[in-house]
Amino acid sequence: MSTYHHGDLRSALLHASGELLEEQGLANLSLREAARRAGVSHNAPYRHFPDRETLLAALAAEGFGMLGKALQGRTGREMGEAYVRFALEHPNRFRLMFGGQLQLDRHPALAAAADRTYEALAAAFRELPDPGKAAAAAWSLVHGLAHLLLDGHFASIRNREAFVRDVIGAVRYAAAQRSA
Amino acid sequence: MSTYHHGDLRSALLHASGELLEEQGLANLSLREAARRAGVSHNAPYRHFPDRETLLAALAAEGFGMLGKALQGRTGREMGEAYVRFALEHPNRFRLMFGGQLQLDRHPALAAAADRTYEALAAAFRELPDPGKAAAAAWSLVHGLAHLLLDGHFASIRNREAFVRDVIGAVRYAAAQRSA
DNA sequence: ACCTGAACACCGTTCAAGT
DNA sequence: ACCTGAACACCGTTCAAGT
Repeated sequence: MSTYHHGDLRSALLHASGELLEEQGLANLSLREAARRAGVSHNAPYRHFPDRETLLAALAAEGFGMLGKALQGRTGREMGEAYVRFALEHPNRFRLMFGGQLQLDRHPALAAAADRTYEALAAAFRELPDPGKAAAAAWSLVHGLAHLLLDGHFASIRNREAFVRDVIGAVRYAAAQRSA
Repeated sequence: MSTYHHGDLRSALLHASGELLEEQGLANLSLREAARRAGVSHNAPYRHFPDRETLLAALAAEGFGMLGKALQGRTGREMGEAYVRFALEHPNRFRLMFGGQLQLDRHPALAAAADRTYEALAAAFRELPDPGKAAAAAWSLVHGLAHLLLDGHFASIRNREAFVRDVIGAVRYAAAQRSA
């Protein structure tokens, strides 16, 4: 009844666990359920992933690709809004990517995917004074805003879109003043 | 050998699970292990907490109290630095508080504790134009910076303290320009 | 190579019972 | 009220075995 039995079990597992992640959240993503959805026995996944964490890292790397696409072609304020929008549209994926479950130094491919995303963001700040600091600040701003909105702080805000625009718009970047 | 048997099991459990959290991380914090450390059977905790999530919410609320103390008496740049420092000193506590495990609307006491922390932060922005937006931006900035540092992005930074100071110092707050 | 069933050591949670 | 042991339905992971 299926085509998953000669070579594409790996992608079948990624597909099934991606669905589980986005629908049910990380806590309800088990290797055994993913295997069930792919129609194989509960330890067939170990042929393709050494452990659960490595499968999660692959899902997170996918997520950085998705985020990169969402940022593509945008700059400045629009890019920031797209970043926050991605987090709100894929909350469980975003939390997997940035929830501290995965140590970047144990998953080099994941670290590389994250770096590529940051490069796209940093490229938009080349012309400012102290571009490294400004880019880091801009990333921190949209990243923190996304997290706080996801967590339900700012619950009293009526118009989320306008709020995100205004918060991003309230910030200017300057060279750091090295005071004392 | 212990004094935990008449009334203070609740605090004994909080103490044990707080240690487990900070030492081993959320994934290794089980009710059963906390019970073991408190010297009671594996389901004694259910006399004091209806489920694991409620215990986690209590630990997170404790965390907001700790964070509030860390911010106390500071303003502006110093307060931002203290926020980031708290996250770096208590990574697992910080991730529990802001990792999306806990739904604020299901834990009113936790939501209240979080609000108190935000109020302290917002109070520092009363004199700026558009103080609500500036405070939200400032919280987002230090919150995002803390998360990204914890996750190991910015791994190439040599001097973390100076980096945090400079990133926070690179930002100015202005009233939002409603463009278009 | 790829997949299987049985097994192990854990969980959170529930239940019937003891004091 | 507070605590207990037994039980249930899950996990991730390992192992010996089949094709």
